[in-house]
Amino acid sequence: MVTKQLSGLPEDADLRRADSLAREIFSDVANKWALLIIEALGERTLRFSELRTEVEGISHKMLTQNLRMLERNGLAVRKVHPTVPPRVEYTLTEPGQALRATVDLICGWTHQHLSHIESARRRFGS
Amino acid sequence: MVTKQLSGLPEDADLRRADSLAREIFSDVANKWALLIIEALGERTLRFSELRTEVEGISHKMLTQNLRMLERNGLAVRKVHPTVPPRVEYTLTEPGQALRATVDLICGWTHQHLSHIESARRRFGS
DNA sequence: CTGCATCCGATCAGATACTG
DNA sequence: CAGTATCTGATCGGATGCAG
Repeated sequence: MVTKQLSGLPEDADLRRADSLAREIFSDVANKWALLIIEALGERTLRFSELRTEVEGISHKMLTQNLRMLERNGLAVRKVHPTVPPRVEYTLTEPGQALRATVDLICGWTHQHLSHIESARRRFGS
Repeated sequence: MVTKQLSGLPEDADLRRADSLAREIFSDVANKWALLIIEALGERTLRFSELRTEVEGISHKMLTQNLRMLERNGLAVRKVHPTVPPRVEYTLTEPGQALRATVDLICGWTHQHLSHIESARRRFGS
């Protein structure tokens, strides 16, 4: 699949590095705000302030922080228009879009199982 | 779709309650440990101690906490065998299985885009 | 408008110890 | 083995103020 190494061990090291990287990405992405931002962006391009209102409940700080993370991982691109006042737009990249598709499924799952979960909670006693 | 109310406003109230419930469930589920536990359980039944080694890096405390949450939301069932030493097994319910399918997709996505993300990080400068 | 820094309280998460 | 409780440090997350 990938370029083979000639010496004996390096490919194992590569696997381990890939695993830890995967875990790191998973941790970055598997959090409430990141997923909600990705869901909000969807197919469109949104400004910082639009995202602020779109992803309701998110604070200025968390929005900035998560957008930086998405940009760093190449899931979203940040485009600055040199106007005054400044205008900054965020768009999902192709990998970002692909991830959004799976987030959509989670949202669908949530609504589909609302009543089951609600009754499970009543049974659980809280 | 669902039972209509006769008076004017209650259905709106229902919608708002459902939305806030959906957000709550989303927050419960959209976190690293919960998703990793769901992924580990997969189709099989696992003991507490097995889960502890299976989802690596998780602490005793976080495992307990997240298992209670999954149980409360009806995503997993907890079966206690009254033996000595005690034996407690966890299994995903049907809704849990459905969610796991989407988590699988996220895992697939992660590995599929590893190299893209790795190079994006280099470009980003860290 | 967007972004960064700071302060501060709340929550998270690990380590440890103790029960059935 | 499984679970609970407690203590402690780390991180999260909101509010505010300031800069480009």
